Amino acid sequence: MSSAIAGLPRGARVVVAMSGGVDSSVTAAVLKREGCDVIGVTLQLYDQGAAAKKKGACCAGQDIYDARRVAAHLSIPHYVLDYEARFRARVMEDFADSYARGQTPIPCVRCNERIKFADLLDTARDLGADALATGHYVRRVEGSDGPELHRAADSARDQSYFLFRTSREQLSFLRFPLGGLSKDEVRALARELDLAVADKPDSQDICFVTDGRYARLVAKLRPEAMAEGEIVDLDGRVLGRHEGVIHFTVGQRKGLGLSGNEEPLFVVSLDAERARVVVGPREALRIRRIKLGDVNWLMPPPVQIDCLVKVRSMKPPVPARVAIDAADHVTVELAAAEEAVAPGQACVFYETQGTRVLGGGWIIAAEAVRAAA
RNA sequence: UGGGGCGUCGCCAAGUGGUAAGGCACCGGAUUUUGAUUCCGGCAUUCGGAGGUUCGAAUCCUCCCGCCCCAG
Repeated sequence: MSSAIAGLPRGARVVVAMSGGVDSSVTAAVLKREGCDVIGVTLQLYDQGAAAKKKGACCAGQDIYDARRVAAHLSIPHYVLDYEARFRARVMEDFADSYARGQTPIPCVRCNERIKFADLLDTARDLGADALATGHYVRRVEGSDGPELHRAADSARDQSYFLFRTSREQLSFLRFPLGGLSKDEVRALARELDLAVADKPDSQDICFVTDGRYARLVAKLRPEAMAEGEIVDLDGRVLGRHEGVIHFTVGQRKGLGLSGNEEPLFVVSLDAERARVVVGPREALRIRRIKLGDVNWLMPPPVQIDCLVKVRSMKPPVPARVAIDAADHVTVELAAAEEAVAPGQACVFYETQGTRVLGGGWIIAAEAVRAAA
């Protein structure tokens, strides 16, 4: 039996979340080939009209059609579920609220947490499934103490960062057949299995932002958060004006429009209350200590643990010490400074030796190497 | 309308006779299932204007225009 369906009986019923892309299509095809009773489900998450034209989107328009085509090719049942209302309520609204607070949201995490591994998972159970499978590049390993979440074999493709909210209970019902494969292998499989989407481009960017201007969506959902204000330096000197904190994120360089400086200026922090964007030199971006909120543990919560952490998806994990104090506050002390740690983003913990995801939390605040240096 | 200084890309700024550095900003692309970062590429046939000297000027000369400072 392959690891793709580990722990499942022969002929198990598996619901596959099919986005219409290569990964989830291969996921469905592989499970089918292994003899599972596969049911394809595609979620319609937002307005099809606008998204249909966008390249690299998912879960709307052309992609739903693609998913249906693949399902037909595989001779598996396929359902399209209208999740627009709940996606808007639990992902898009949260996205807008986060920016309105001066933070930087990760809608993909919310979507996994609140849509795919929530309602879709329930739906899978209702369909009598033994498991829900997705095309995420992440591994589920059966440990001595229950299922564990691990980084993907292809570290360049690893998506564990986006799945840190996953509970152990959800994990017991989930399967990630692609976790041990590289993207090249998945594409090769797609061709081998004669899937029409084999050469479809990877999805990228925020799926529900179709014109590349996420600020327009925030403006529409939270018009009251559009206050313009001052751009100030670390000493509070006014350097210019901006059209709303929602246009910025910590670490951002472009779009400030501040010229005449010897070195570029970066957004150091955002103050939504006062509609202020604080900027400083690159050195001011260096962070050593991070406060987390709403931490999800995928192991028994320790008092303190030395591990590796990621504060963004695309960089390798770095050494840190995670500690929980008496008041249950979780603090991360980085062994070496990381740049541009943005509140609203996630900090995910990994075991030092190995690939296991230990947990993770939302970044509430970040402390510079030297306060206001 | 006495004296002094200055005017080079949107901003800052090199260049003082040999045929316009660089930084910031901006634009485009690459990378990316978040936002950023990063990387690559683009960005003054022209140096406040008009004449002149010279084989050749942003660089020298003349006049004009505009700023700034000091003195009135």
